[in-house]
Amino acid sequence: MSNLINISEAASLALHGLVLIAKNQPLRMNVKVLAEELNASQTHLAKVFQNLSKAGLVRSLRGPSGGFELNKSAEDITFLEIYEIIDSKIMLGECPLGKNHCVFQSCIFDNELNRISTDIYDTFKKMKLSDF
Amino acid sequence: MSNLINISEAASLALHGLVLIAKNQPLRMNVKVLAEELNASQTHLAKVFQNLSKAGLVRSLRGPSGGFELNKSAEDITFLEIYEIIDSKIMLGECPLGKNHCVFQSCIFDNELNRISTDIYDTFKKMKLSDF
DNA sequence: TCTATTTAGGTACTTAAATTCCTAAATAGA
DNA sequence: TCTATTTAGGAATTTAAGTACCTAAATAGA
Repeated sequence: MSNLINISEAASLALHGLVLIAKNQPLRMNVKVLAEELNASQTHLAKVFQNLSKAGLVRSLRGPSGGFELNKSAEDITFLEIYEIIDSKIMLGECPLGKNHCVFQSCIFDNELNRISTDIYDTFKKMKLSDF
Repeated sequence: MSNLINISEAASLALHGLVLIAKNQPLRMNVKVLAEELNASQTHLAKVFQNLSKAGLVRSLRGPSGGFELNKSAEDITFLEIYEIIDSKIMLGECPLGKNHCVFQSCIFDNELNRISTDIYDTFKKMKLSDF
């Protein structure tokens, strides 16, 4: 793997799927169609959207002609929000390696990792569904 | 997990261990002592240093009073080199999610991820063992 | 009302990466 | 030469993510 930035397949699916849904508004889209368009695993995508739905980002409707639609305006959905729902909440300012105790008094990374983490956070926050 | 930047425990152990060794020059240090000072898993650290040794970054000596020592000057060892030995070679310019094909013509991340990846790469490259 | 469709949710399986375990090989020192 | 120490290397285990499977619940449309 050569991913310097930690974004799971699931979070990527969420973003890409939501972009399609945003573009397709005001019509709903179901998992089958989304998976086909994204050339992705249908079951995985279904699980991801189940979580987005539980978190209130999308509304779901079952049955024929059912599917998912945005539950808020595309301008109000940032990738940060998506990321935190699917992957995990971002904690800035802590050790970027997740260590509580460190043998070195001053971080040997000299806050460079925190600088970059903040950059990533800000970038994720700026990325809105409506930009795509 | 809340690590935005993908640095494995192994790569972190490698960096922290090498810093200790650099500071302790010209004396060797063995895995047992290193693990104690870093408060880390001895077996894992051993495996990591086995790989650093195979890659030529450190020299090893077995037996009593054995251990590891740097195989090149601390100024010439960057965290980038350590990272690429332990985690993986960094490929810039490719899809930061590792996708070969994308349904969107232009990356929906609008090269922001590539910008950050390049920043990380440059930062890793600037970090030398002698800085610590 | 019945049926086909679609999401919900729990469980199980698969895979790759990370980590640990175990035995062999080397070597310093007694 | 013998023993204790230390790294080497392969195998095994653990863990987490991704994926699949199955049944239930909802609902639109016939």
